Amino acid sequence: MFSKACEYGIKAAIFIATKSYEDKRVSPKEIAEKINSPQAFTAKILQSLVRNDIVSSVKGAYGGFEIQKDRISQVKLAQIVKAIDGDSIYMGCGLGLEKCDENHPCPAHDKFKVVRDELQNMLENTTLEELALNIKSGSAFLKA
Amino acid sequence: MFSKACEYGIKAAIFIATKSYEDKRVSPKEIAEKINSPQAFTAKILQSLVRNDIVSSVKGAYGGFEIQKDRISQVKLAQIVKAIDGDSIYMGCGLGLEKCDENHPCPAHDKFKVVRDELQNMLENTTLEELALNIKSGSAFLKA
DNA sequence: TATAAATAGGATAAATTTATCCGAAATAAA
DNA sequence: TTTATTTCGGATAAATTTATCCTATTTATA
Repeated sequence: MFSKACEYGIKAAIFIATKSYEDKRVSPKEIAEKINSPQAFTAKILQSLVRNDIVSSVKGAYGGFEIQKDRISQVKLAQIVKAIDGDSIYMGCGLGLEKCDENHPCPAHDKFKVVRDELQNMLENTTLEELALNIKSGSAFLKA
Repeated sequence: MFSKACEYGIKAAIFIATKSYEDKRVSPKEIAEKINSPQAFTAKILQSLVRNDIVSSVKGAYGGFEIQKDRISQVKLAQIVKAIDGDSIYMGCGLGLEKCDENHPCPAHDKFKVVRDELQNMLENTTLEELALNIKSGSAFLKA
């Protein structure tokens, strides 16, 4: 569904959010441990989350990654996915046609449309807050 | 969503079906032209469609790829996707957790479940016949 | 100001996916 | 039985994604 990079990015953002509720910054090292991802690769993905204003970073001693508390409920899953994988997963054609719309549909256009719309709707209406609270409450997990 | 290989595989199967209605076999060359895909790569994918009993092939002169007419309405999109990409797209965890179920969910489990179920349902209930008829009728296209 | 602790970012490598090429095997027809 | 045609399948290459490593830069504190 999503690339590995995107999966890591989503999980990292969720973990950073949980820590930000406690006013704690986190390092790529801690993030990678908690979400079970390769550290250096995760650090790269964090950079793109920063560039896309999804999380913020503080350099130097006592620095790390954080999210402003009041932003956690504003960030949508769709923003993270779009920042890393782009929006073709819910905007593009399911069969890869460059041009695929009502006037020139692929043979599965209507079939895919239902699924894509459901996916887009889900991504645009799911906040980082909801996901982070599932972790904080202990009812969900970031790794096996 | 799907790999390139899977997109090519689906489009190839649809094209083969449309020709099979006219009792015509088709070559990888013709298929690749009609679905706008690299020929040799498409040939490889056709082999796996054959191994998975989705289409059949006839070697030698006057050979080619075909689908028995009465099978066209039996083949589900899910079979093609599963043969090429596996079923992790609608069976696996959206965040890539190896273990993710009701008892040990990822933080987006319920959110993804709706989408995945919709996708699985669509794939399992869409037949090659429906898709091929969209091409035959001229109301849909296999390339831009 | 020096030092230690962090993120940023470039270079590179490994793994996977996508794509190409070519010879072997099969088969219909001459 | 020979020939032309066609799929099969292995080897290889190119492109992309995933992953690692190392240095530069930034910053709080001693």
